[in-house]
Amino acid sequence: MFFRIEPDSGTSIFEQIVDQVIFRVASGSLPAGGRIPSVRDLAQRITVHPNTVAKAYQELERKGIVVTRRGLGMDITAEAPELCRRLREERVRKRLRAALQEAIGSSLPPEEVRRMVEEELSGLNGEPIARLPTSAE
Amino acid sequence: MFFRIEPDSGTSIFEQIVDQVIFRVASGSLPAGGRIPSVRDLAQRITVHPNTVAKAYQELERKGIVVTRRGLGMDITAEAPELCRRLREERVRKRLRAALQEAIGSSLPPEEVRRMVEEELSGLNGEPIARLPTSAE
Amino acid sequence: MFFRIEPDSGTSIFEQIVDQVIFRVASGSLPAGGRIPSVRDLAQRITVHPNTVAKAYQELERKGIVVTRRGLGMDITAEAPELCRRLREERVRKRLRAALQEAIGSSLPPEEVRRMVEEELSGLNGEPIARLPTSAE
Amino acid sequence: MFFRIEPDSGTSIFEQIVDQVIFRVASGSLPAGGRIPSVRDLAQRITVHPNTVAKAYQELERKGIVVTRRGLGMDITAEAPELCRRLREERVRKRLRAALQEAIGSSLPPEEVRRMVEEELSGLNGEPIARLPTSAE
DNA sequence: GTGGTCTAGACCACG
DNA sequence: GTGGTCTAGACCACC
Repeated sequence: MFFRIEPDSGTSIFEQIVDQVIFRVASGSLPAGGRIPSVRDLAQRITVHPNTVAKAYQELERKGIVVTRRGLGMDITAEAPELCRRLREERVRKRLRAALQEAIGSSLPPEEVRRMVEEELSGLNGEPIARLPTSAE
Repeated sequence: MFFRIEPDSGTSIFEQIVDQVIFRVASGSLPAGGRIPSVRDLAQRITVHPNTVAKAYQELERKGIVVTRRGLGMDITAEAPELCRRLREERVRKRLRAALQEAIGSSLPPEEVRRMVEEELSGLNGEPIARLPTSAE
Repeated sequence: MFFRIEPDSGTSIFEQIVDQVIFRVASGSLPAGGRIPSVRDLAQRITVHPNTVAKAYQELERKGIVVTRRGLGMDITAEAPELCRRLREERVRKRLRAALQEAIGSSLPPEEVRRMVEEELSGLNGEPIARLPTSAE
Repeated sequence: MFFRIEPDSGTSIFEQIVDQVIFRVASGSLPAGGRIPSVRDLAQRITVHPNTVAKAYQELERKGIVVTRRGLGMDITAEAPELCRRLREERVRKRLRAALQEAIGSSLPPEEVRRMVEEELSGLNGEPIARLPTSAE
């Protein structure tokens, strides 16, 4: 339902958290000015250690996506939406390019590559990403 | 036979070596019965630690792609070509799927994802592919 | 009496309040025997949580700068002016020393450090101070 | 002798490590292309937990001052010296400015402030900063 | 309640 | 040997 962490997905847990927040801000599901869930709250919901969430949140702050309100929590900055749309585009494009580059480099015939892309694309249902729980919930 | 090793590409060096051997066997550029370069030789050519090459070779042997001819070197097995074509398909498909899954999961509109795929594919192919004009253009 | 609170200045809000009261008492702008604003009043004026103001006031009381007149408010003690002049000197000197120590410890040439001090002092004073021309100019 | 950590200096341990590396690179005491001490090595020398050193090193990598050579260690980048000189200047100036601003804002007479600066400056011996131990030692 | 830091110790992949 | 990640639990300052 909310926030999907896959422990063995190659990307580390804290990075998955970072990505999902970025994607949600980019999509508008987390609006600028809003507050993200507290470290302890999110940690409990996705059953990871609070330190891991904290590390992700620090990375988000470093990127300028959230700011710490001392004693209160962390808020999404005004610049975050545009920033996150840009980051999302970069990240997705970079990984797509790497995968396609590998596919081409593998000497698979290009038509074959394209066929695989089509298969995968049609197989994937564009199910909307889950909402990040808000502290109000 | 030459290898392109990119130290900062996310995939480890030893895995890049494994992949490239698999891809070359699959494409026929390394024929069954042939001998692959010695650990030291390859290590020197791609300026990598011999241990790293050795680890890759172990992995290849474990997969049944090469066999050790004691005192002589390592030969590509008779079953390797078919095996490698299968492995190549698996590997490429798995990474493509992961990248596309992420792209879809990021809430980027599917047309946008498809557009990015087309852009990257055409850029990589060298052969331009007609892409759909978007409303933004 | 008005306060300048800068939420992201490294020093905590409650400490900024403490400092400003000390500085004002030291300068005579808050005279002995006078009454400081109520917790709620000040909190509202500087848009800060009342708890934060209360904590600052506790600290001021602990230091003997103010005393609680139950039901009335808090008054500046007779000893406060002298006490605050001393505290002000300590505090300012301590922070100056720390900053200068770091500057020296950074291996910046001492002349460079002095030059930076002059630049900053003149910029802050408003009254330009003749600075040494450097070879770079 | 090497690397001085002061646990109660207001700045966190990991940040002290970051600063000292920056200062040393800026001063040339740690040359570009060189390798910094391993996480475990430095941790042992300054008797802090390896995680703390690791956190500092990650920050340095993020800033582009060092790069990780997988399995080998971390090297100082070619751009680091210039970068660190800039960072050092920024950091020192920022802290000097803050201290001076506070001094001025405290209503101390400007001559008094200047006198304090002179006292502190003359009192501080510009003892050269310690060397960072290299892995060769 | 909030986040930030530190210690501790484990496990992993990599070279 | 190297760094990277994670869990665990403690302590702190702040609001």
